[in-house]
Amino acid sequence: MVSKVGPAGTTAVSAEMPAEHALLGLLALDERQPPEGGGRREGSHGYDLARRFGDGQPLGDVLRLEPGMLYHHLKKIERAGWAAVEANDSAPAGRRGSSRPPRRSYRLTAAGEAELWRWLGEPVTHTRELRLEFLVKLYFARRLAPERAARLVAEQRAILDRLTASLTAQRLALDAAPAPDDGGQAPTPPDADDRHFLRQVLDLRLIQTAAAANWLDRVAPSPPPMAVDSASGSDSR
Amino acid sequence: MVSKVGPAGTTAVSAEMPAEHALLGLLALDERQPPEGGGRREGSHGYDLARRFGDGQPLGDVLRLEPGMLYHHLKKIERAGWAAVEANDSAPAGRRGSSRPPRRSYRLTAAGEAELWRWLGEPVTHTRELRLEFLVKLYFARRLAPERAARLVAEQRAILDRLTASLTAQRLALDAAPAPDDGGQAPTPPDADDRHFLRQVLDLRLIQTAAAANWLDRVAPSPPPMAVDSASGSDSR
DNA sequence: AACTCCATGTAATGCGTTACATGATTCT
DNA sequence: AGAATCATGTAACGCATTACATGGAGTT
Repeated sequence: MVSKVGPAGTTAVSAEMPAEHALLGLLALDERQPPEGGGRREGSHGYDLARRFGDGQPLGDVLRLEPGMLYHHLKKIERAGWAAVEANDSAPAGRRGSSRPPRRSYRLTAAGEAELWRWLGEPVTHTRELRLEFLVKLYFARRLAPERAARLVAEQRAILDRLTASLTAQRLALDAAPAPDDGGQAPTPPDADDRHFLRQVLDLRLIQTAAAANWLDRVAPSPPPMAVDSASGSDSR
Repeated sequence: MVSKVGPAGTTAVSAEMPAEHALLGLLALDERQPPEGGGRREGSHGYDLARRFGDGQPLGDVLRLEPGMLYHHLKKIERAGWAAVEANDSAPAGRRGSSRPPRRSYRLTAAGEAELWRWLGEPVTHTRELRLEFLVKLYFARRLAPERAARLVAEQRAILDRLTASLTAQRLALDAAPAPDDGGQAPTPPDADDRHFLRQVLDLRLIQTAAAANWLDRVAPSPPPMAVDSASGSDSR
């Protein structure tokens, strides 16, 4: 089952799958951090990864992931060649005759790292994806490569601008042309009620997009406040 | 999330299913409108309903519905007792030896009407549902009972206010208490980076909620502009 | 004695998407 | 001649949700 074609499965890269990529991100973070005791790296097995999607955790606030789905995604990542089991610790920390299943610790492959960076570099195309997928990208971009985070924000900003322009054009066209002459045939010219509704739809999209752009502008420059406890720090520009 | 029971499939009222309710709404609209030729009511069979979710149509702009899913939903609605097949026209408009399947024209049952009104009266609880589910509710409320639409908007507005209050409280708590004494144990007190991220998450939610509230205030009072062609009409407030 | 933690999953069910089947009539 | 319209669906597939299974170790 390499090429996911099938009569119905056109699973191309269209679906972006934020959960899988969040897992890739966690694996990348784990490889950055030596366990500071000098010994081997802990974590990066399912149960430990699951904790980071828990209740008080920052990622868990944005993306909920139940254990069942998490293990499912890990298997998918493995099948895709993006990660591999590095150590099959049959005896977690000294217990040997255990009935508990062995830990499966994952490590990113080269392909997995490439995929992660590709994903981190791409802004999202729909406004509704900001609240989940973009926030997750931002989370990992900041921690793995802050200079990339700035670019991601800028590109996302550009996409929102393009969206705003398109919505504004539609909005103007609606007001300008109730039935403007119409050389051929409009595919059912909308009546007054319908135009009223379409105006409201466009207005909602416009205002939500503008709000997101506004937020992005405030997100853009400031890195975390320098590890000093002063909470003021609104710096240059 | 009303009653989710059962080991896996319980289908309670938890998922709100906007597509099904949009279909109920269309059936209700069809019953309002006598076919104006004096004869029998047309429409209200699958193929005709599907057209209203098409490309230039106002509903289609908000909620996309492919024929496959549409027929599936109609079956579900029938099983739920919300609609029944009223006429099984084997010969659509005079053609008799047809190989084409007979039209199945649906009509709302009493239970279906009750369900529709219940749904139309309930605002949505999550901001992400505004763009799809709430807009659909608004569409039908305006056309079926404008006085109800005003109440729906008001209640939705109240929910957004409550949400804003909750988010603001969380936001303040974040800034106030990095680790404020902590009598028991905080479940992993967040570090500076995590707090920075959580601030951004809350800020996005706040600004999106505020934008939605703003939009709702503009949506609220004005009915469609009186059937006069003057396009100025920015009235009170 | 009862509960939670660890650590992996599976089973059952439903939802959503896309493609395809049928076959006469009507438009281009 | 070729395409679209009408009018119903089914088939195949993948994603998401929820509950449950296992069984020893430590905690209350």
